[in-house]
Amino acid sequence: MGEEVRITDYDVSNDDDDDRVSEWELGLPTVHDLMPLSQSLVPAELATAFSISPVPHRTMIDVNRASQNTLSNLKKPFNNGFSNGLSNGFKSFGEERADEMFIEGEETVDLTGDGSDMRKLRRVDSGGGGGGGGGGEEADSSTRTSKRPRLVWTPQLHKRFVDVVAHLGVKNAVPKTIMQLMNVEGLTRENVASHLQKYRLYLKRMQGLSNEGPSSSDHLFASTPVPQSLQESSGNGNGNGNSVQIPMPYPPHMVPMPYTQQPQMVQAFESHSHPFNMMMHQRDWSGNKYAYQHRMTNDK
DNA sequence: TCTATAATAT
DNA sequence: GATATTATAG
Repeated sequence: MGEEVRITDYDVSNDDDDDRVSEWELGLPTVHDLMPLSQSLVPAELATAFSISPVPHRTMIDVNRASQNTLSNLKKPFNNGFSNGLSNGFKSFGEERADEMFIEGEETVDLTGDGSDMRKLRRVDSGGGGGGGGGGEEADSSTRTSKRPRLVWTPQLHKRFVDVVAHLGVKNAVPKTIMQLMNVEGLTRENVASHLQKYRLYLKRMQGLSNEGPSSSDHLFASTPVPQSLQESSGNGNGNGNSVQIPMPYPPHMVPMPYTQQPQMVQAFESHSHPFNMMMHQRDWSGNKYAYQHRMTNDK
């Protein structure tokens, strides 16, 4: 109760990049195309400290090209072009709206009021890691378990997901395909499957209510409006182009979390050294505006 | 792949 | 302790 924080700062809900997407679809260089896509996600000092080589500026044109690249990879029957296919230099860089998403690196809103963000520091890896769920686990075997940290579905990431599902059509949207089209490094099929399951439940529930807005418990999902194509049949099969298609493979990018200057981050890099660990839950940003996971226990 | 449920986080 | 979120078993 000490912190009934209800963060509504991040608004990924409206003003989407839908228009943005169509721009790079059309291939027409726009102002955006020529703008650097991302601000430095890592402060120069930090980057230096951790020997993170700065990522060269990308423009929408770069993204576009990379996207096509990826597309051709996708079309190859089974080249396994995924783990390797992405290696065209686009390992990780901010998404196109990074400027908007991750403004205020110093945001760090003091939710607690007493300024103790430290209150949430816990174990960082220690084998068991954030990993967790599921049935029988050995609980430790701390030697090499290096279990992948629990994925946090950020609104940005979720939007990717929703877009992909929408463009595939619910019928064709299966974990594997979604995962591929989302084109997010480190994202596993299981991650997607789990999220898809929940998303389907959400859609179903929404259909039932059919009028009401999303329940307050549907935080993430509510933040990303359900596309028309999903509202009803939306069986836009592969051959039937009876619906507007947005070119699918997303520009390869991650949806990075705002950088944090907390020591945990260091460990995250070292322990896992996985490009995706940026959004693996090391419980760092629960203190800032992206602590979207706060539930509002209103509707009891 | 999908669903149920365990584990974990807030 | 309740509820939400994610992972994993079946």
